[in-house]
Amino acid sequence: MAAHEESRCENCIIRQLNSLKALKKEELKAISDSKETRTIKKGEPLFKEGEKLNGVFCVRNGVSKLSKISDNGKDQIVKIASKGEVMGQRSVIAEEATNLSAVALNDMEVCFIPKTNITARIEDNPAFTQAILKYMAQELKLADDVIVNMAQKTVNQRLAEVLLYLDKTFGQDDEGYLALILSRSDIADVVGTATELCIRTLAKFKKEQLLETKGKRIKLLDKKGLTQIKEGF
Amino acid sequence: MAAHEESRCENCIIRQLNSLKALKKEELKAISDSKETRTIKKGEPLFKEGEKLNGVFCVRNGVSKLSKISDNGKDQIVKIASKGEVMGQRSVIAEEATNLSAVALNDMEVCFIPKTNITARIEDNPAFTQAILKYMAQELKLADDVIVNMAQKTVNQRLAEVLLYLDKTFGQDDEGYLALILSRSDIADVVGTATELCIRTLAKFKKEQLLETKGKRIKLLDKKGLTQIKEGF
DNA sequence: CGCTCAATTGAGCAACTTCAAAATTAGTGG
DNA sequence: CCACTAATTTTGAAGTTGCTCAATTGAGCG
Repeated sequence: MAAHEESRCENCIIRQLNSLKALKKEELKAISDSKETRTIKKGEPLFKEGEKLNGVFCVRNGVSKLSKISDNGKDQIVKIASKGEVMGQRSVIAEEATNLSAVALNDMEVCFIPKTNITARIEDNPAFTQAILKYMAQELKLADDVIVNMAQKTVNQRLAEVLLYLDKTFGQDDEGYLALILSRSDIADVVGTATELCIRTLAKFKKEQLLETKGKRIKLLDKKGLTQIKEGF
Repeated sequence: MAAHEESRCENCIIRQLNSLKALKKEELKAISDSKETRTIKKGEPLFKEGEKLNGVFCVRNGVSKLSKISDNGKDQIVKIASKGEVMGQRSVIAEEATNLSAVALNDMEVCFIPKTNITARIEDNPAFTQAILKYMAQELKLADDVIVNMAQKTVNQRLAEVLLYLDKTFGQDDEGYLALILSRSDIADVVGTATELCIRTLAKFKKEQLLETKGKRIKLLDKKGLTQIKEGF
């Protein structure tokens, strides 16, 4: 294989997006030699809650949901990971089984990096450790925000927020519909409500001219209106 | 002052409880020289959401709530910090204003450590950085759990969970009542509900012989019963 | 002892869940 | 490309759960 091809971490653009960019060339080379590229089809799991991960997953293409099942048996999507994000680092760092399940929302391409490659770098490359630390500090803040939203906001508000998030994070297709297409039940699992209520609320938004639908695809028409709803009328 | 007294970080037992234990003697000495001990009375704030913190607070005594106001204007308690916990490190690490407010739940004694003492140690002491990293990884997992609970569990379940948490974390007084006494409205702010519903649910638990109250104090009578409720009947 | 704030109770309304059934849509094999 | 099955989406309707406002009671404190 040619040394400049993308399958080598040193040349992978994805790396620029996450903490791996703090690594030196030699370190990346080591990772590149031990990593493994995997293809995951839509709907297939990358890992399941409670599993011990012996490495992390770096998303090269596609989108994955990270979810957890509550005592009540319902799934809650905690995060949506896409290109450039690393999944599983929390559990590798904490040295414990993962608390989340990851399932592909569309066809994915990911790099699996064995954990020794991560832990060794944490031991000997302070810049890398600091990069992860900052990243986790950000995540922790976001998590606090989600907690407050879940506890205090209505389904109306949370759905508006999720739609705006999907729009901002994944953009639109050429027809103006949200580029990331989720099933109603996945949307409901992000919002933290029953599928039926999610559907009914979408229908209400549609009637209020805030959005338009075509099959499972959604087009936002009035982002200001949605922002107002998100913030509470 | 005598060198062995507790006001010197090197001799402070609290330190054993948190990431500061990864620091070397000289480093602790530097912190000790720049730190400042503060007394905060019940109900007084340590800092407010949106403030820039120029240091972290190490709790020596007493308990503090960490909360955030939602767009709807209601307060949500995200965490309760007590002896040995460090507050504000997330925002110091992320180099941004704090996302939470801290208010003393009873009289407190805290050490304020200027942030340069933390950031410099993160720069030059990998063991310290790694200790914080692991701590944050744990916090992140707990945050995920809270998100799922808030999104999927009923007030019944969440209240049962909070009561068991208070019991496990702060223990009981000599009469068997929860040692940490919170106002009904604080409990409601942890559970994420209206004070009235919190009160009514407590009354229901009382009727079911799960607990007993005396003024604002609460005694758990049937922890197994509460555990069942927490996990959903 | 009176004042103030927290706790409690009542009642009505709004939000959310659940179960069940009907209407679509997507996927599969011929 | 069509037909058929499986899966999702949508709608209805009833029943809970949770929220809010207003009024009452109670406890702590100067």
